[in-house]
Amino acid sequence: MSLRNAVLAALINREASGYELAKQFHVSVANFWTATSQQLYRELDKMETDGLLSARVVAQERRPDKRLFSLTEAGRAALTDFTRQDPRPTTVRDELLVQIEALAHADVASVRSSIESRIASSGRRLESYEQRLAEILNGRTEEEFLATGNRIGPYLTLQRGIIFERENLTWGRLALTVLSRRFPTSG
Amino acid sequence: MSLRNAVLAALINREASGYELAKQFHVSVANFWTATSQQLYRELDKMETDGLLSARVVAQERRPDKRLFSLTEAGRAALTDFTRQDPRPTTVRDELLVQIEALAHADVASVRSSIESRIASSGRRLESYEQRLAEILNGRTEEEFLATGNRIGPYLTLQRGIIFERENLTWGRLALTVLSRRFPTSG
DNA sequence: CGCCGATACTAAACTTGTTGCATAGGTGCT
DNA sequence: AGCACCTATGCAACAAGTTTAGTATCGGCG
Repeated sequence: MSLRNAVLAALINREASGYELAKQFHVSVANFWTATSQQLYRELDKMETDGLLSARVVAQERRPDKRLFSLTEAGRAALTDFTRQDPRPTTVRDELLVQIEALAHADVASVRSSIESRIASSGRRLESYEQRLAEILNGRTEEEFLATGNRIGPYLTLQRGIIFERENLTWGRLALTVLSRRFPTSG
Repeated sequence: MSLRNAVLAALINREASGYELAKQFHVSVANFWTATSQQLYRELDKMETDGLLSARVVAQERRPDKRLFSLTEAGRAALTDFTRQDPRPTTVRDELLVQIEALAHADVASVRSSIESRIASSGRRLESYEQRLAEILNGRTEEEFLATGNRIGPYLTLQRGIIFERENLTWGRLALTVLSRRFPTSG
């Protein structure tokens, strides 16, 4: 039932196909929720059945048809309802941190290169979030935007994502420094 | 299979009962993995069957017996093996951020109080992480510890948790400021 | 000309994770 | 005396999420 709310939130500003949502749930939305395309298609069908979404089929040239989903009144009401509930505590799952916790029994070279990959992917994420932030600000300063802008919600969640990825970079560099000091590469 | 690795990592330094692990998976380990007690008991049984853990029953006075689990050689080997694998990307699930993303259709008063709860719980977490950090440092400066200490892994994962909760506090206060500005409380 | 990758979706099997209930004595508060 | 909460585990049912496969068309690359 939680994915459902994330989908409702993702459809506030524009209609989208399952395919588009799947991509989004791997980039921007990934900041606070993730889902595979299979989960999404299944959930979208159920949500349509439950009257939270309406779908329209759009025929395309040289492409399969797509179904664009948008919120119904019931969908918007369900969303408001959800914002009244107590949110569950954040859950984080990070296999890299499990590997680090297990450092005493780890293959250090392998862990080191996993940290490097993490730094790289956080860098890419950070770039894409910052680009999306620039789109939301749309030329205004943060000051101007906060006084008058109308996408405050997405602005705040993006800020959280940006902070998170920046701290991933800082932490990753710290971890590499510590490792190179305590487990020097031979040579 | 992922919970399994988190359990192995949690048992590196000491044996523990299912009950103790369950508590730990709600405090320190919660930093990078979470699990309910039911999940743990089921997984511990399977891991014992698979030879990764050995259990010994300890009779107690005025308490039910408990089973203390510890790593076997096969368990340690499985852990090392896991550190050689590519860690999956971090997944974050945060209902509060979903509610914020939906701000345009939200019950703002309710969301505001959810942010306040989040600030409170992040504060509590931060305190308990900092206490655990002090235990690990055990009187040494970070400099001394990093040069000679032997629980580098837990130190690094704790650092990540501390940073995360600090940023939760910073972000929460930002969010409250923005909300009070754009949705002033009547009166 | 054959292969890869993107678009767009569907289906089914499988693994994980959550919730509710049950057992059973102990401690601590009012 | 009664209630809530802690220790310590287990089972069953259900909800949620993952994996693996498949359909079909197009554009670009070498």
